[in-house]
Amino acid sequence: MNSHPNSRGSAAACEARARELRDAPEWCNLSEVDLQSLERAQVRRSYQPGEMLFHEGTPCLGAYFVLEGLVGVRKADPEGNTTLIKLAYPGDTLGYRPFLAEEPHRASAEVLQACAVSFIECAYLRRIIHDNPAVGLAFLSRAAKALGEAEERFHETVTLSMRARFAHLLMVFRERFGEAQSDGTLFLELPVSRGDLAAMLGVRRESISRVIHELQQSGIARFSGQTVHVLRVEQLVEEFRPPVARAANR
Amino acid sequence: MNSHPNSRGSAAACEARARELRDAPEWCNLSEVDLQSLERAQVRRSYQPGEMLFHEGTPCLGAYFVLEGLVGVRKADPEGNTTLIKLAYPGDTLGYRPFLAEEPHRASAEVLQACAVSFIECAYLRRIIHDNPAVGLAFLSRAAKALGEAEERFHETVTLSMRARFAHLLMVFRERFGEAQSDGTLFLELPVSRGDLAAMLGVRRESISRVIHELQQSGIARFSGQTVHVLRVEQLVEEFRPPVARAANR
DNA sequence: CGCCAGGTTGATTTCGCTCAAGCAATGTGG
DNA sequence: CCACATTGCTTGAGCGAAATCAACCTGGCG
Repeated sequence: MNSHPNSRGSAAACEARARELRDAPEWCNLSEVDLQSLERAQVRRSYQPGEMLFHEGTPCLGAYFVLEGLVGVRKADPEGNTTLIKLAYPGDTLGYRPFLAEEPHRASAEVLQACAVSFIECAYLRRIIHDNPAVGLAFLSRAAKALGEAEERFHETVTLSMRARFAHLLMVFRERFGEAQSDGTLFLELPVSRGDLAAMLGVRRESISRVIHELQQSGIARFSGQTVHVLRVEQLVEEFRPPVARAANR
Repeated sequence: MNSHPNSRGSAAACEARARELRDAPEWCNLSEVDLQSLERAQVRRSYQPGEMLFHEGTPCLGAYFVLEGLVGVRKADPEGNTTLIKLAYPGDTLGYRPFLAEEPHRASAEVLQACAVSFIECAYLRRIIHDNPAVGLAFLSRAAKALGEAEERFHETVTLSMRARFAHLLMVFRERFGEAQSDGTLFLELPVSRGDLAAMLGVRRESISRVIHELQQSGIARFSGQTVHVLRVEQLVEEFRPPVARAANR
């Protein structure tokens, strides 16, 4: 991808190539005729960074299928503290949770990178799921996986240090945005700002700055804007091992 | 509930009355004949406190329907830190998540109070869900709600102080184990040990001890063993408001 | 009786937060 | 084209909530 033909400034953008409904694990189970009906029923739109798909506390109007771009799902509390619950990439469906739970939205969705999004309204969703059990099962499987991850996340949050969680987050980004070099080092193009990195870990922006500073000091990685060069991958992985074990082998 | 006929020493035990599969939101959708088939297929067993239903990391063999008692779902990390992900009460189905996600168990289930449990094996589960879309939808709805709660929990954990979260937990227990008095105070019978309270909030046992001490000092509640007498309910509710707002009106 | 698990209490440390200042990049109006 | 806000980030000093370490209490039980 180093010399990707249409690489742009942001590797995130380069990763984010368009998908169709039929590519998503939830919708691919539909018959051709149902798919075509769905494609007629969808409402497709473009969004600019900063625009909102929906707001916390509002009733759920339908689901949003991300074709292209990047969306962040946030929760905010009265004092303006905000946490980033998840990132939605092309191929992800958003807003299905409140629809299925028959609850209002418990979080807001904000476009982080220019998006193309298909909206599918509740009534239509309901019909599809009713008529096609396979679609329901696909959502079930996705919800079950997401639930497992959410529980894992809680466990990590209370168990691991900020530094360990940050290292872990970088390794999660590796899967999508990483570019291994032949010398064993790793290039990463972060898809979000420092502030949002902080919101993902549930810490302050300043704390992220400091941990980045440390990682540079210790020569593990170099940060420049949104791009990261990880020099010692295995040492970064070491970071999210027990604080005590880490102390032992220093 | 004040003068419940067969109330025992523990309010938890008093709450925990037996349920049948047909009472659960997931299974109540089955036809009578399917229900009877399911009732034949289930394997019913009693468990004593300390026994395990399943272990983290092991493959999922089926689902466990809690008829009576109390089960705790835990995650542990290599250093012995443990968090309590959730409590399962009579009427709850456990182990459905890994089954649906087709993953191994991501947590262990330990019996906290003597239980009666129905086990339903994977193959049978698969058949039921395949044949009865309504059952799948019921699980879908439950998973969607649980996911919302898990995300809420993460947000609270990083946003609120330990003290606020403890106050919140007490109010959650109120719904199930609370007994309002005519003088406006509230009796609570905690279903778990201090250690497990700590594990639910992701803090140390000592921290729970201290916060309990504080709540007693300030005359908000009195603790004695597993029973709590909340003297100033509204003040306890106040606790889980913004630290700054709280400081303002002191 | 002595042991042990679970809980409390105290002293100390530490990690991450708060508050505050400074800086670089970007934009905006005169 | 320059003064100057604005936004996002970094850095520093000090603080505070919860962790850690360690001692001790309490009640149940063999």
